[in-house]
Formats: sequence, C-alpha cells, structure tokens
Amino acid sequence: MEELKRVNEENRKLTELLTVICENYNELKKQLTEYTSKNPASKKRKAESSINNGSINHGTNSHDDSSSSDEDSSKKPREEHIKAQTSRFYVRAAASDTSLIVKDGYQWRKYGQKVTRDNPSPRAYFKCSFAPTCPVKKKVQRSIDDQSILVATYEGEHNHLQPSKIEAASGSNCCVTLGKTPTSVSSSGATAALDRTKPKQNADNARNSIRKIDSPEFQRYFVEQMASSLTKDPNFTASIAAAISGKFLQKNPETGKW
DNA sequence: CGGCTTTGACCGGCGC
DNA sequence: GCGCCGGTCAAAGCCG
Repeated sequence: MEELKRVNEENRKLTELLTVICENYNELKKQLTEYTSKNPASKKRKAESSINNGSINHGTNSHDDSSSSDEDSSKKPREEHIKAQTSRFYVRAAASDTSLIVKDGYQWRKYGQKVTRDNPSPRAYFKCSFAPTCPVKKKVQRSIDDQSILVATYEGEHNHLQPSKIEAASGSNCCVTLGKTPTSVSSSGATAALDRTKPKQNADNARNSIRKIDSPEFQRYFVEQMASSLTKDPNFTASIAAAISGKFLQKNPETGKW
C-alpha cells in the first residue's frame, strides 16, 4: 500500500514534468512559427553548447530555445523534426563513473566518442542496437557544470519493443517511462533520473507553466500527447495509464475537471 | 568466434 | 578556399 502511494506520487511528479514539457514544447513551437515567419533567413546553429551548462538543476533551460528540434528548421521541412524528435535527459551518475552509459532499458551500441570544444568531458555517440531497423541515436555527455550529471540526448523514436523493459521496470529504481521518451535510469548504482526536458524552453516559462496546466486547452493537449504516446508505443500503456489515473486523482478534487 | 568498444580517420557544414 | 568542428565510419583490439 505504501508502495502504491509512492508509485502514485512518482507518477504524479512525472506527469507534472510531462505537462510542463509538453506545454513548453507547444509554446516554443508557436514561437518558432512566429519567429520563422518574421525572420525567414536568420537562423544559425550553435546553442547546443550552452544547453548543458545552463540550468540542469532546474530541469529547464533558457538556452534550449534554439536547439535541437528547431535548430535547422530554416533549411529542412518541419516534418523531419517531428519525425526525428529529440529529447534531453539529465541523469545523475557517480562522478567516478566514467562509462558514460545511461541504462534506459534499450540496448545501445557505441559508435563514436568525441571531445567537443565547449565541454572538456567527452561526448559518446550511441545507436540503438536494433539499427538499422531502429533509427534512434543518443548522445551522452557529462554536464560541464556538474560532473555527476550525464546529459543524454535522444534523437528519434524507437520502433520496436524495449528489450529489457521488464528488468528496467522491476529494478530498484523502478522509473516509469512516460510519453515517447525512454526511461531515464542512471547507470549502475547511481541514483534515478534527475530530470528531463524537451530541448528549447524558457526557464521562466517552465516554472510558471506548472501553474497553467489547468487550462482546458492544455489539458486537451496533454491528453492528446498521452493518446499519441499510447498509440505509438503500446508498451508504455501501463505507465501512461498509471500516470493518467494519477492525474485524475490530482485533478478532480482541485478543479472538478476531467 | 561473434559482438562490442575504442579511437584515429574521414566527411560535410559552416564561418571567416 | 581553408580551417574548424561535430558527427560518423571502420579497422583493430578486447572480452565473454
């Protein structure tokens, strides 16, 4: 029973996190649309470097705005970014752990490692072991600010089952996977996932938006997100359902909605 | 022996 | 055009 409570609480937190992420993503999408319509040709890349620095502990980042999913949007069709969606995880791991491995239930094959200019710690490149069937890639790099935090950037979506889903879910950390992003469980013996953010979001927005999640539009958007996650990856049904039910329990007494 | 990691080489994009 | 830089390739080595 206590376990149930704990899991419920965990689900609630994750759900909140997800709501923030979804909304910020939406917001940024809107901003990007406005921005690109006003400034069709003034896009530069960069900004990825600062992503790792800024606000890991807050879980959101004011620099994320121009990164990842929209970084090349002036050149590529938007669809590509939707297909190759990126998400960013912050995973706490022992500073002594040099493996740069983030166990998330999927099996990854390392194909490269680089030291980048902006961060002295090397960045590791992984492909899903199911490649080429599964196009998902991830990059893992230590935070420049906090060496105990690994920043894992996922690109794309898995189109197969999570091979070690059961083990991952039944482990001591028992992290619930939400949405289309993989479970963020840190590597051996480290603590559970700290946080995750969609790239590009304003820190203030993120903090404020947690209070705006009662808005009907957002709730609908949230449900849509949930639904799409369910349809895209049925394996997460249980997790999502739990999250939604947690949301229900949260919402009903407060707002009477849902 | 097969699969994975390591690591230097290579490639393409971008800025100057 | 050149150099820098991030990302990828692939040969060699490692390990179970």
